[in-house]
Amino acid sequence: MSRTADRSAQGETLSRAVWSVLAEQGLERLTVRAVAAAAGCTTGLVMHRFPNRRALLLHARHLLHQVTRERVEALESAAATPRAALRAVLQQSMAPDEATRQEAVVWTGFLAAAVADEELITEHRRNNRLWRERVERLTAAAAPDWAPDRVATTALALIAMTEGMGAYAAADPAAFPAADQERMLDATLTAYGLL
Amino acid sequence: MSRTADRSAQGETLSRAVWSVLAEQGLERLTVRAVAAAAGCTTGLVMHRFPNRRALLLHARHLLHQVTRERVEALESAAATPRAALRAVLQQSMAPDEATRQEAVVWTGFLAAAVADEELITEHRRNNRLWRERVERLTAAAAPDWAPDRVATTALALIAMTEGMGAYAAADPAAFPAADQERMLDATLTAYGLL
DNA sequence: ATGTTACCGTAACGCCTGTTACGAATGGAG
DNA sequence: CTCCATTCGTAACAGGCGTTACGGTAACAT
Repeated sequence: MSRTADRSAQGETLSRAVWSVLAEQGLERLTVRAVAAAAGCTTGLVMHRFPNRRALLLHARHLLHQVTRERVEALESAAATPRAALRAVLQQSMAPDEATRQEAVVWTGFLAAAVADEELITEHRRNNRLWRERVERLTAAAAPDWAPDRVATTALALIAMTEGMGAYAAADPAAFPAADQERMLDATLTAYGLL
Repeated sequence: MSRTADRSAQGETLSRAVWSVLAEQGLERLTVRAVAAAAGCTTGLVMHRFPNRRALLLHARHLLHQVTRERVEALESAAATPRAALRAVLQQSMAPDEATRQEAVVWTGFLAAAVADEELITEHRRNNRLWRERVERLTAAAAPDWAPDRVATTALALIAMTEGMGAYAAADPAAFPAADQERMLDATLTAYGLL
């Protein structure tokens, strides 16, 4: 195993430790020492991999984007029809299970941290723009005869709904079980004539 | 002016300072000193009004709930029809202007802080439950012939959508202007047959 | 006018933070 | 085996944090 592969793997381990701390202890306890403890190393290793705390957070944020994008692309290419692709992609962007729920928690953590961080907010906006364009593309494929305006408005409604559903379920999974989320998604897709 | 009124007014001033810092500097810089500076006083006053930092945050969170509820009730009672009430209430829960956008930022800040705070998450869930019941009641009034299940599912879709729209607009107001938000809300209400 | 009480600013405390410097260990090269 | 470069743990630093103790000041009662 090469050294560069080692470095990259350690970077991923540390980024996942960032997610873990962010999901379990929140933004206020997201310290370099807490990340090191979650990764099973010391602060020395962390500060040798990343020049400072912000760089660590930015890398974790970037990797989260990459991981979710790869999962979405796999779901999209595995779907039988355009409408099935739209539904599958939207469903995983809510919080249908514990893993996606934790992702939603981490997501809101990064969002809250981005308020005062120019680079984090830039990354967030870029990510959101790509996500919006993806759902617009999927919506257009699912309803080929719609006008662009209708596609854009509907796609915005869909991503807003799944985003909000993820936030609700992240904070109170018992009150918003997966079955309710799925029923709500199907009801909305039906109302829009996309199911 | 009585002393108790003074104390209460100072508590409100400090809570609004908490919101201000949370909206402008983010959760990481939400310190007692920053709140005191935003309120135009010293840390001594803050610590004489509240036993500790958490109590200050809890009071600010509680007051935010109260303020938004009063605004919603005013909108609800001022509406001409049940459907107009539903629409007005949903619209203000997105981010149609700068004031509501800042509220959305503060909201996500409190949500992120609640991850590791039992009392904050309890308050958040209680608030969400009341909000959900309110929109269910408004939806039932707007569609009197619907079955309870259909009302519940639709209301969930509506609150999820406005919540998500608020989050998107809070982080990137330029990409999600008020006109787009309003058009999307109307499109969704139309799709559900509620407009 | 004087004593008393409540109020709040000042300054300090200990703790925890991000960051840095240094030394030990490890592992390949000659 | 020896040397050297790289890697990473240890320990310390300054700064900022929440919290506390103390002193001054203003308002009210007598």
